[in-house]
Amino acid sequence: MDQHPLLAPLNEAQRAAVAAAPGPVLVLAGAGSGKTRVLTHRAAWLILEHGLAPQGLLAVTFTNKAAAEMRGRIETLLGIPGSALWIGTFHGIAHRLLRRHWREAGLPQTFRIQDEDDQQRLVRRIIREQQLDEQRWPPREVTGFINRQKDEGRRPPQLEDRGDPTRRQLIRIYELYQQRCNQQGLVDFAELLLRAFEVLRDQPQLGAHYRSRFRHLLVDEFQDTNTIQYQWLRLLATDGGAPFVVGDDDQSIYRWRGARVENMQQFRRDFAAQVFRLEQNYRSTAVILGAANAVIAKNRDRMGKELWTAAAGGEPIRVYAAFNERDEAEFVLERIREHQRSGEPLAACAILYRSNAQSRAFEEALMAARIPYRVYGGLRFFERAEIKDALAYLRLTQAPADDTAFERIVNLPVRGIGAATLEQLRAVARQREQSLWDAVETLAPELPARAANALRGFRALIARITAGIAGLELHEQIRLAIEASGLREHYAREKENRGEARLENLEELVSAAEGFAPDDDEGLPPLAAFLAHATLESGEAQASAGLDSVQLMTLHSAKGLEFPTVFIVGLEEGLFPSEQAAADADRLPEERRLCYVGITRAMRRLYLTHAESRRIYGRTGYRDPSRFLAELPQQALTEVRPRISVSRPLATDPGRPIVRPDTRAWAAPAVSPRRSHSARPVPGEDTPMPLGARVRHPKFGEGTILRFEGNGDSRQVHVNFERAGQKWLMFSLARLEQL
DNA sequence: GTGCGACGATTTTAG
DNA sequence: ATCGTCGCAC
Repeated sequence: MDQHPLLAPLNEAQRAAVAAAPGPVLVLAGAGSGKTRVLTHRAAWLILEHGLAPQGLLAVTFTNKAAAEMRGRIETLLGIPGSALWIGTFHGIAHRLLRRHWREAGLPQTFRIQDEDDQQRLVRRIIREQQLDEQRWPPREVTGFINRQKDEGRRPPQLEDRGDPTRRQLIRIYELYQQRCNQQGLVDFAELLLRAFEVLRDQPQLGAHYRSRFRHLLVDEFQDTNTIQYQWLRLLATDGGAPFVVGDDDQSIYRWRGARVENMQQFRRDFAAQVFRLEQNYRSTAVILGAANAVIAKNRDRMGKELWTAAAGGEPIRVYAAFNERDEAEFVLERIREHQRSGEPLAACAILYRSNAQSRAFEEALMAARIPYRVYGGLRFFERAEIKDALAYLRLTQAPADDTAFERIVNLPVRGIGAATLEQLRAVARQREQSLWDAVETLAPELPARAANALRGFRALIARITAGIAGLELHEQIRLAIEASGLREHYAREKENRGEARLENLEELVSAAEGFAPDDDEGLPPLAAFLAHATLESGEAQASAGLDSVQLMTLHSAKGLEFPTVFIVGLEEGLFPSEQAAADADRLPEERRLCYVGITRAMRRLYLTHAESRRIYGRTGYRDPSRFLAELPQQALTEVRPRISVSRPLATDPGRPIVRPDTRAWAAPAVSPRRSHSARPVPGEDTPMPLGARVRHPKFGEGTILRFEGNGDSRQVHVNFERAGQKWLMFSLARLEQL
């Protein structure tokens, strides 16, 4: 039978979904069932078979990574550049709409996006101005309240205090916060979505325009949509639009972030959608899938789905009861060594844990064994303090009224503008309803000459930078700001290790600007586009992606990934499920889904470990094995017993560290191995000294080389010094002498 | 303006 | 245990 080439590589269920008649479709896509493939083939199918113009398609994802992957795969399928396609994250697309229709949205043309950090700073400032107690009104929680309201589509006037004074105060702060954002032209992440929704809803001609333009909407990870995202889709998809949404209710793990898994059922009802199920799994062995199915079967109210695979069998799932967290790490380390010996790449192994704090024991063990590893999470590039400092200078040149940027750098590097002066400045600004920038001129005549000069000097500096960057290329603008602001010098003075890394990151910022090519800048000037990009795509957390290394991450960040060998560690009551979830029947299902997500990451081998005792917050606790272990099909499990050679402390001596004598020296100081963004390893390039080589440093003394990263002038070396502990150094500057 | 010690919190996190 | 924030002393 002649098959359409787009359908040929698909299985029956995938084919049915891809070739479904245009109209509302809900695809229930199990883990590893080829959902991205269905999404991309659907896009190509609509364009090639139904004559849909590429501009008539809107594809939405949650992460930039997913958007980029989808774009790439559709380009490949269609053989055309994907630039005509609207593919992006919810936030990216909302941003694009608001840039186009800033006037209708009631925004200044120069509006800027504010990240969560800046949002919290602003909220904190408002709390202080209102003379409220920060203990009673923690900025984090207040910000959380504001964002939750926005995620639900609620503006202050629609909110009722219900006679609750706490709520009344929160609503009041929300109101003040929004006023300030409006004054300053700031849009936070939740605001992007809400405004984009409102502009489509309240401007009928705009809504009609986009409804008729985007006849087809594709949505990935639909189970993660929040209320406003769903409302937004509904707004676009009524009047005969054809939303094609893909999701998995069993992988819904972000309720605490506003995700509404109910949106899946809601969608089915609202749109009378056709439902397709993708249940054939191409990733894992039958044993692993059996375990995953058994665990998730304990949840009620599922849409219903059971994964299966054409392949039979598979290795048993191995369970290890560790004595404590060090023993657990040793066990994992030994298994990784075995796999390494059998020629498997390290990157085939992932260690998944419930909370970030658990990574430590594994990092220490891996470091001691000199096995490269990579920890996901942590600060991302554009979130680093020095990067935000440099960008704040540039933001002020674009918008002097940006109080958050002003506060951030007015005295960085220090230029004699003290807390008292700033306090007066804030008071004047508030009183006159001015920006801090404008308040400088108001206040200066009343200040002592020194403070007045310092403040005027700051304004003059910003003015100089503003004039200086005019007409320059983007990366030159940034370089100039870093120099003229004094930031470079400031960081150069900082204690060598930190300062060096920061200088490098600033250098990397210039490089990032050099390579920056906005694809949907909506006519924004390059600098404005770059600033938006920096906020919207905060970049990779970790360098060293190219190096073969063991992967460490939380179960949450593992979603969407797969690994031949997976270790799920810390399977203990109170840890996984977490304390809070274990105590609350309403929160258990999500925790169980998280377990399901973890299990389904494994392709061939799955190890589950728990520890009888574990140090947490400095105290040793004893925990029962996780209930999830009991929910697994017992015939699929093999209990791994510790070998005799594993040194176990006596029961009477539970505190003794389990460290082999020959590795003891390595286990000592726990310096975080997280590295600067700019360290880009080039695989295959030789290292200037062998790993493990003994070296001497003029200041730190003798040590051993643990690893290298990067090359050329930016090559960094990680050395474990006997006296000074572990340090990352610039190889070209470190003057290491090999012994 | 800097540095140090006390204090408190500590699940998960994309844009 | 550890990390970030805050207040106070130099």
